[in-house]
Amino acid sequence: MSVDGGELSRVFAALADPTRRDMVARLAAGDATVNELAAPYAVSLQAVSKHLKVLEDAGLVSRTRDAQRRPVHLELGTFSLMTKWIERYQREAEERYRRLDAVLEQMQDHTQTNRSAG
Amino acid sequence: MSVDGGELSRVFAALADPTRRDMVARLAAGDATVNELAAPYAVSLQAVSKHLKVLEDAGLVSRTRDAQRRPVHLELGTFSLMTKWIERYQREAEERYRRLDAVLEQMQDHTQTNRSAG
DNA sequence: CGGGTATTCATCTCTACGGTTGACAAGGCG
DNA sequence: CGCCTTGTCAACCGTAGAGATGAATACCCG
Repeated sequence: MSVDGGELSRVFAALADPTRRDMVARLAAGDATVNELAAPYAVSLQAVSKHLKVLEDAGLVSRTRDAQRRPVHLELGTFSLMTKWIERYQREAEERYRRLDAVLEQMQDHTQTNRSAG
Repeated sequence: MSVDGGELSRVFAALADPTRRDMVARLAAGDATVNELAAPYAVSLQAVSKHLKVLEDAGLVSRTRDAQRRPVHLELGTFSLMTKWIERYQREAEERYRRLDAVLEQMQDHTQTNRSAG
């Protein structure tokens, strides 16, 4: 049971921070350097660097080297990891509702034809 | 600070915990009481109760009243909130890649037919 | 009303997290 | 070479989160 969680937990935790979600949004429009990413925020460059490390550890971004710059790049694969998890249970629950509706209708039928059951 | 997408932050934060994700998975199979939800875990009932409060504050579950029992119910609407956010940037980035590919191909063409253009 | 069940509230502890500042590594440029 | 830019590492601080335990609430049964 729940051995993993590791990566998925990191991904959700990473996106739980509005600043990091913002950065992800920004990165969807194109790669950017730490300085570029830091510009809009009132926090220190080090704080931004930390945020990027969190995103990187979660697998949401990757960083390469371009001279002394470290361009940050969005990793789309990890997003699928999340959507897959979400959609699985969303679908599961939806199907359950459909079955439940069917059962309820059947129960009504039964009650009408066989009231002293159970 | 941080007044921002409060709900989205709460949703992601709620799902960042493996125990809570597990509970969501369990709830996708049907509503359950606190005791039922607590059974599989080695933590106290109170801890489970807290987890449920987190999920409730995030809008992921709702709790009604059935005598002294408090059945927990999965709220699918909130999942869409998340998937919409995710898919938006996923799509945005994917489109960017497509455009980028096109541009790169065009650049190759140009280089081949018009190498010294200024 | 008293007792048992189901769940929450209050409090405390411990750790993780986000932020800050200061120092330092890596690499282009005069 | 020395310097400035870009970014990270390290240490520290305050707060929030997850857990435990103990007491309290809400409700059914008798």
